[in-house]
Amino acid sequence: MHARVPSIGRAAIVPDSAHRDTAVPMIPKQPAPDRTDPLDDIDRKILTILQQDGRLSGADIGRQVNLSQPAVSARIQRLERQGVIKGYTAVVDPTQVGLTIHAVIRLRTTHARIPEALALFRDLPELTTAYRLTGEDCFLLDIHTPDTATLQRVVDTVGRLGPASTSLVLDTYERKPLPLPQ
Amino acid sequence: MHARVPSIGRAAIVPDSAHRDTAVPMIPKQPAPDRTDPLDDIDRKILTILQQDGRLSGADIGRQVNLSQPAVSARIQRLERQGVIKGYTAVVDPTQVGLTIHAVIRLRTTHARIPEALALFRDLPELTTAYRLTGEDCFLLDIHTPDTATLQRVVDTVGRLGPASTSLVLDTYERKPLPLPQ
DNA sequence: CTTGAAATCTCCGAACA
DNA sequence: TGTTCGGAGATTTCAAG
Repeated sequence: MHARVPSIGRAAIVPDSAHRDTAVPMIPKQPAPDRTDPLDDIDRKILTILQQDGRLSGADIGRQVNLSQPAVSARIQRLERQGVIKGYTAVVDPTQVGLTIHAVIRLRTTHARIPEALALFRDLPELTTAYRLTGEDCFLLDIHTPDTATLQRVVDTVGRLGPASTSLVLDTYERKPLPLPQ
Repeated sequence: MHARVPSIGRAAIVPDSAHRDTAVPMIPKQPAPDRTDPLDDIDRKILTILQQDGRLSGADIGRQVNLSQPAVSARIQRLERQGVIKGYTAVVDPTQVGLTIHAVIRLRTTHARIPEALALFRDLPELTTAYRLTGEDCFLLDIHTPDTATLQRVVDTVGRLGPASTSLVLDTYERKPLPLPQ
């Protein structure tokens, strides 16, 4: 009936800041109330393994971390509940689905136009990731299009927000697992 | 014994160009031998669904695309075999694992030092993605560190390759599924 | 956390439209 | 290509220890 593992949905185009509380007390809280338990070595191993293959079973992971399957499953559920694992995704090769053009756009806009920019991003399917950066009110946009004509349309659209400079991505080098500290 | 779904491994820090043939005939091939069958609407739906939840079962997906489980499984296997689906991964929240600093570095180096740069990238765990860009021999680097001290070390290391400018990522807006064309 | 059993769930293959 | 129907196997869940 339902998936083997409960889905962890994530809305598209939602700023991380929306997940944080807006009202913050001015008095410092002494022990810094980390709302998530600290991860131990086994948690980090599990996360590394799941980043490399998001469909491994608890038993398979258990063999790699010397833990029983129920123990692993319990940890994974806890990591999902805490939001450490935000979800699972299939990694699709853009070039294989007709998205031959990969580009990044650096956008320089004013503070006042940021809400307008976010609204515009929402209606740009070709935009897969937008970074809000320090320095000169800048956005960095990740764009995938099937052809240069579509890219041109995107560039023109984004350019209305301010000065934008576009670069094509010639090659991509990726490292799967994050460098989990401690 | 083994995973329900065969893992599709992907080595860390491997350029996409390494997957392409190096020897290319100079004579044009007339029909443009796309080595992968064109995707139909159902394939695209399946890919979109699997990008949103990489652990859904064939039966679950079948309900969404009005197809039987064996038909869906066969399509997914074909997509994996063709390399359209490169793998599956758990999405981990960097801030939740102690990676509080997210930065991008624009690196300007010379053509001759590109191999050196790639070798250096290989030994930088904090570097999760490197884009080779058009214009001024540029790389765009995605960096995650637990603190500013580590970021400084990364910036200094990368800076040896050429002029580098670093920006902090203040917020991230992401759209999960790629905009599959056609 | 571990073990062990039960209950699902998942994929696979055969027969067929 | 597709569907339906079983069966074999794997996975999670839940019980105790």
